[in-house]
Amino acid sequence: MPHAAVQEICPLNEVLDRVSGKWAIGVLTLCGAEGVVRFTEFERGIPDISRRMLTLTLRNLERDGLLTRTVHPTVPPKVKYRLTEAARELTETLSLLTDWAKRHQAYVHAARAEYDAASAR
Amino acid sequence: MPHAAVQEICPLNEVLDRVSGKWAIGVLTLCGAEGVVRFTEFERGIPDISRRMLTLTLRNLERDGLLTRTVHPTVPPKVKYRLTEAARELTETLSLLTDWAKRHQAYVHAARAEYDAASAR
DNA sequence: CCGCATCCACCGTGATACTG
DNA sequence: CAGTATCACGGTGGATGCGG
Repeated sequence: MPHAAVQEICPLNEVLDRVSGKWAIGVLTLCGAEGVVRFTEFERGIPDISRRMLTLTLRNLERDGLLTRTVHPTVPPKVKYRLTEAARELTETLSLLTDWAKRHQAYVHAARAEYDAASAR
Repeated sequence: MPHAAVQEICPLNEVLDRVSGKWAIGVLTLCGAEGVVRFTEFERGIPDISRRMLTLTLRNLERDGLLTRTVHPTVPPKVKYRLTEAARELTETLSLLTDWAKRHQAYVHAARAEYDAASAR
């Protein structure tokens, strides 16, 4: 007999699955800031991301309709990515989460430190 | 040379790490709806969660200062959990994410179906 | 009633090398 | 330039059983 409120969270968990993972946020953020972004620009803009992880992240976001991918069949090839309208709304909402994170960052760190200290005793 | 906007996302990723995982959202949501919640009430309210996963989730949230845990040394023992103020603000923000998820749920599913269909060809 | 310990399967992640 | 292919690893999540 699950609680009613818990039924509501299913769509939320779907979003979080999409956006969690180490790199998705970085890609969305960079693309939101720059507009149109090329593959190599992602590589330069996001520290420590590997080619493989960048590709996988881009594919997943494209699959979910958050990113469009356009190939220019030139030599050398160019591939451009941009956010969809849905993704832009998403990043705006995520920025509110960022606000929360900044306001409570110190609090969370302190709580964690205290908890760990208490466990050690 | 990382992009400036990408530097901003660090706190956001911290939040997401905390809230991602299969169960954290369910715990926060249920606790937000009920106020004070006992261990067994979580077990009944959240479908398919195991004792172990519930325990781990509660510990992590407590560690981060999002949940308080109070033990009543009675027989049988009672343990009550409630959200901290920080957690309440967090769940409010998350509800905005839920709004986004509901509004775009159909869109995302359609995009995904089409992408998969296109890949199969 | 509440929680911890152990063991195990899986998948996301990364390193490396190759291609149109 | 923009990927793909393959291999290997570690951490997270799940099943089960014991304990205060």
